[in-house]
Amino acid sequence: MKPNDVKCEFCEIRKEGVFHSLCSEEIKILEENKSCSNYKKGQQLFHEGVYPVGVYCINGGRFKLTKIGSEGKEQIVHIASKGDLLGYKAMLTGDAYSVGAEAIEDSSVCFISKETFLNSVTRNPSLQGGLLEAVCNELQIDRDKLTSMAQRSVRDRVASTLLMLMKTYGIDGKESEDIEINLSRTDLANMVGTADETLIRQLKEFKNEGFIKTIGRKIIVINASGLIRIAQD
Amino acid sequence: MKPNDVKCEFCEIRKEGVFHSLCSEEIKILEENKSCSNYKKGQQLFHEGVYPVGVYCINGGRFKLTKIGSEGKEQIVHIASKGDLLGYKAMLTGDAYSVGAEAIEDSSVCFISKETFLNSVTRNPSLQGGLLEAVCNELQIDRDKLTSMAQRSVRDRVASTLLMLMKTYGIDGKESEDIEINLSRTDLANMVGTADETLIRQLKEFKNEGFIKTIGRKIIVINASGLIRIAQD
DNA sequence: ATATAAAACTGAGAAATATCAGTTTTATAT
DNA sequence: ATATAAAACTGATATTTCTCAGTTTTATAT
Repeated sequence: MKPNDVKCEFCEIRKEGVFHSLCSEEIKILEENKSCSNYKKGQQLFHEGVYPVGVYCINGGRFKLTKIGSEGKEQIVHIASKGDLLGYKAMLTGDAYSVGAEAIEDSSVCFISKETFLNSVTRNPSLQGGLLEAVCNELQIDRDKLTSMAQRSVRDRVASTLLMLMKTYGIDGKESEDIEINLSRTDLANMVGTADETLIRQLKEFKNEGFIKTIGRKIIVINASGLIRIAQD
Repeated sequence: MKPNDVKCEFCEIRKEGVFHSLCSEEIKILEENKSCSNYKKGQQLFHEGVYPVGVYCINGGRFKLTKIGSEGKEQIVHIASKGDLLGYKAMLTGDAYSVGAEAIEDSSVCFISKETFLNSVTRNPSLQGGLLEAVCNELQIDRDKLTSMAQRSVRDRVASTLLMLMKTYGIDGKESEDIEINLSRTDLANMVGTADETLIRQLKEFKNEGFIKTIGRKIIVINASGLIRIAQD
């Protein structure tokens, strides 16, 4: 993936995200202070526990947001993709990152320094409002996840996770059912909150039931409504 | 609990919460538009799925925030107490409440209408900023909970939950170790994410280990450091 | 193209947790 | 103060999920 040379002004991704409301002056300031870089699959964008120095706008690719739980086991709390802004929450609270971010495919991001970003937020209540709304939405989603984690079986959670990933992996281009989910079994297990072996057995079951097929590690959902039926009782 | 007649201007609780930054003019507007009421233990403040008409500031007492999961089972995602502002997230996103709120003891709250509140937020970026920071913090906490729910045993989660409740129940007055947690076993189980019977057995174990004692349904933590050791690996 | 390492997968058994069917205790209303 | 309902608790058993010890397949580097 080549570095993104698109100016913020013309950035299509920006127009759908949290910076959409900024006026051209403000965009110019971002543009002059941003810097783009590429991250190879497996590269860490930032580490849990470290203090933020800026925010990251995903231009292309995907990142997993992880927490290290007990026994050092990784929990994936979110998959971030094109258009998402990362690392701003820790900056706003003044805390260290409560999650780490690692590229799960070759990716490209714009970096905006702490100073530039915080000034921009201070000057633009509409930006602050957009962030507030975004975080409120995230919280709703996370409380759903918490409830599901607390109450539902591995089978149900695998179904939900696959459906959620379908959305994430369907964002650019085709939105059809046969979207390939390209994640390691360990990553999937760390999203679902189960052991690798248990996850694998559940995938096999879904394969036998005709909901998914696999090509190598890639998973293709061929019957989303079947999974939906499982995920929503 | 008698209705709270304290004016917002002199409200001690306000000074520590999200409205602390408002100027006296703005406080006056709140004061003129708020209304206080009492809620008996068991009364619902608002219901999941309903559209918000305003926000609630807890003056005294405690509320459980619940989600209805699969099979109608209740999941408690948070215990809100004195000084907490409830119901604003759904209002900011324009969604229906994603949680319900029910008094778990006799409580007193101030109601601020949607219009008053949203106008106040629009006029006061500092208030918006305070809300943003608060939600960011909540999100961090919820991701911790998610990780714990996904990875830790019931034993560990019961320990964390008791420690968390110690803080919640220690807020006013004494901050010592012998804080009484007065929650039904079902509520506790619905926080931990386990069956009532499993929770009860775990409490018994902690009792045998000398970490807690019980008087009726009330739980008194007598050795917090023991619980801390369990909760943090 | 092949060696080597890593990831995916399988099976068997162990451990944790849920469920069910009670009994005892506590709270509530009269 | 007592009846009644609700909550707390107990024991036995079923079910789910994890762990361990492998084998097979796939990806990676030479």
